[in-house]
Amino acid sequence: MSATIKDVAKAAGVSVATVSRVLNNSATVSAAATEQVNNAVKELGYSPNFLGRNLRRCETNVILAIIPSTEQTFYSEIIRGMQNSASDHGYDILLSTSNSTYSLELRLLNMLFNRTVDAAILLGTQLDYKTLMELNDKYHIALCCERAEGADVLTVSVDDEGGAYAAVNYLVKCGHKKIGMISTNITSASSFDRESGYKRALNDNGIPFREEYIYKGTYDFIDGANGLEYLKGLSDPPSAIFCVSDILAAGAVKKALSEGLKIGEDISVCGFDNISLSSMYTPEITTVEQPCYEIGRTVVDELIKNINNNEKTNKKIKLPYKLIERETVKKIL
Amino acid sequence: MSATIKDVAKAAGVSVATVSRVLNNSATVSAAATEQVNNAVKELGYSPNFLGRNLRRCETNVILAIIPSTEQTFYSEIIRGMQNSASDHGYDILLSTSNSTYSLELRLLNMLFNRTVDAAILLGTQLDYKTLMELNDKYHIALCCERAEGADVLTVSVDDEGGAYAAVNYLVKCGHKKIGMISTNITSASSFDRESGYKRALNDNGIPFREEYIYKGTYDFIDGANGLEYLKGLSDPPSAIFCVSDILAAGAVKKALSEGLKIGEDISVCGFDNISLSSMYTPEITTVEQPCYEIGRTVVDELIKNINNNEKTNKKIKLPYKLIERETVKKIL
DNA sequence: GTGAAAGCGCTAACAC
DNA sequence: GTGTTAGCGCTTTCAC
Repeated sequence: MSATIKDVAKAAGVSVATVSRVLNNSATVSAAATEQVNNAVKELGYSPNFLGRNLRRCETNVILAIIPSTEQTFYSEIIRGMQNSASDHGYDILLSTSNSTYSLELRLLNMLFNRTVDAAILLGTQLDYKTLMELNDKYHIALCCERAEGADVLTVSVDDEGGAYAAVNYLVKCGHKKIGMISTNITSASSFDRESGYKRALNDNGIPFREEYIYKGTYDFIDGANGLEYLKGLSDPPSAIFCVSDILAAGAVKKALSEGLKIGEDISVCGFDNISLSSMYTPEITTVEQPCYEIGRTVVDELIKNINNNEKTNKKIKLPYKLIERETVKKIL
Repeated sequence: MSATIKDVAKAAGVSVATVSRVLNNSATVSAAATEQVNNAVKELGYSPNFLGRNLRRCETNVILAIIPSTEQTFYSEIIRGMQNSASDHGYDILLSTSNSTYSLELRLLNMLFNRTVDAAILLGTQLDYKTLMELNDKYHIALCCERAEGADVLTVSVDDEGGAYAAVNYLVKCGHKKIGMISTNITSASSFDRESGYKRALNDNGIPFREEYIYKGTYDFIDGANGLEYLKGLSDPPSAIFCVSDILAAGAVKKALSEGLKIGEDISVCGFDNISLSSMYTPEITTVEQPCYEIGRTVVDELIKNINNNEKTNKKIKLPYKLIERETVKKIL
C-alpha cells in the first residue's frame, strides 16, 4: 500500500542502493541522482519503513524507560532530561508504566528480549539484584533514582543519604531535638539510604536514635497522615518530622492541619524530592530537592556510552541534592 | 549473537516453519515436535526477534500515546485504562511526551510513518484539524480528552460542556449570583466547551454574562493565582469562581488563602478534572470528575476496532462527568 | 558514483 | 503434520 524504497528507485530511475545512500547520507552520490531521489521521495510521500531498516541494522535507536506510573509528577523532569540527551544522540525515549508490578515490569522487558528496543531504564524497579545482573549481562539496562543493593548495574540517583543527613541536620540547627521520621515498609534502597542519613545526622548531633520515632507505611499520601497521627500520639511526641518523600510530607501536613496543629509551631515537617506539589501547598513544604533533569540526562548519556563502547562501565553515579527552605519548618527554642 | 529461529529449528531437529507454528500456535503440530521445540527454546534461551516478525506481518501491535507531559497526574488513570484495554487485545501502549510542542509532536508521529507503531493516540494535540484529517486518512489515530474543532477523527472525552454546566449550576444553587471563571488563552476545545457550559448555566438561571468575569491566562498553577487576584480586584468581585482545571483552582485557592480570604465564606472555588491534588489540598477542592479510566479504555477499544475493521467509524464519544462536592464551595445567603 | 544481490529473522503459502 | 521457499523493506558488500 504505502511506497517502498523500490518504488522510489523506480520513480527516480536509480537503484535501491542509491536511494538508500541518499536517505542515509552513507556515501557520496552525484548531485543529479540525489535530486532525482529527493524528488521521487517527495512525490510518493515516501517514508522509510523502519521495520526493515531496524531488522537489517539490528538496532532500533529507541530506549524504553519503565516508570511505576505517571501519577508521580516527580518523574516529569527526569523524563525531559532523558529525552533531551537521547535526542542529542539520535535516540528516542519511549515510556511505559509498570504500576510497580513485578510481572508487568518483566512483561515490558520483553521488548528488550525481542529486540524492539535497544536498552531499558528502570525507574524504581521491583526486580531483585540477581535478575538485574542477568539482564545487564545480556542487554543494556540502567537504574534511575533507585539503586538496587548488590546489583552491579549502571545507576544514577541523587545522594539520598547525604540529602537526608542535610535535612535532619537542618532540623537540629532549627532547635529540634525530638525528630521523628516517616518512611516506608516497601523495600527501597533510597528509603534505606535516607534512613541511614537520618540516623547519622542524629548521631553526629549527639541525639540518641529512638525506634518508636520511625513510622513506616507504604508510599501514599494517606501514610503521611497516618504517620503524623502515630507520631503525635506518642507520649513524648517529636517536634519535627523528616519524611522520605514530599507526598508523605503533604499527607502529614494535611493531617496536622485538620487536627488544628500549627505547622512550624506545633510541628515542623520536611519532605524529600521537591515535587511541584510542595510549592503549591499551603503552607509550602520544606524539602530536599533532587536534580531531576540532570539525573535524566546523565542516565541516558551513560547508557548510550555503554551501548557504543561495548564494554560496560556499570558506574554508580550520585548527584547532589539541595535543601529547599520553605514554610513547614520553623526555628524553635 | 542471540539465537534465531534457525538455531531453534536445528536444535529441535525440525524446520523453521514448525518452530514458527508452535511459537504462534498457528497450526496443529504433533506433541512430539512441540516438545522438542519448547525444549530447544528453553535450552537456547530463545526469544523471537520481533523486528523480523513485525516486518513480515506488517504490524507491531503497539500503540503510541502522545501526552503533553507527565507533570499532570491527570493522565495517570487514563493511561492505566488504555493499557488494560490494549493488553486485553494483545497490544502494548507506549508513551511519549510532546511538551505541548508542535514540532516534537510531529516528530513523534514519525513512528506512525515509519511503521514503528500501528496507531497513535493524541492527548491534547497541537495539530490543526487539517493535519489531523490527513493523518487519519492514512493512519490510525485517535484524540483523547480533547476534541479538535472540525476534525472528523475518533475522539473520546468527557462531556465538557455538561460538566461545566453542572458545576456552575451547583454554584447558583449554593446561592451564588456573581460567578467568575478562570479559563485559558490557549486554544483548546475543552476549555471552549467548558466556557459554553458556564454561559449556558448562567443563562438558564437568568444571570447575565459579564465579560470582565472571565480571566484567561495559560494553564499553570500561577495563572490560577493571577486569576483570583484579578477577579477579587474587580470593583464588583464575584463570590464564586469556576476554574477550567483543578490546577488553576488550586492556584486560586492558595492565592486566596495567602490574602487572608476564607475559602467558602469570602470566595468559593470549583475546579475541573478531580486530579489527586484536589483531595490532598487543605481545604479540599470541589470539582467535576472525569471518568479517566473509562476514557482510556474506551479510546483504545474503539481504536483497535478501527484497526481491525478497515472502515473507520470516527466516533465522537462523550463520557459522563460527576460533580464532587468538597470544601471550597459553600452555601451563601 | 552506481547497481546487483545477499541476507537481517521471521511468517505463510504451497507442496507433499 | 511437516518442510521448502519466497519475500516483508531495508542496508551493505562487492563488482564494476
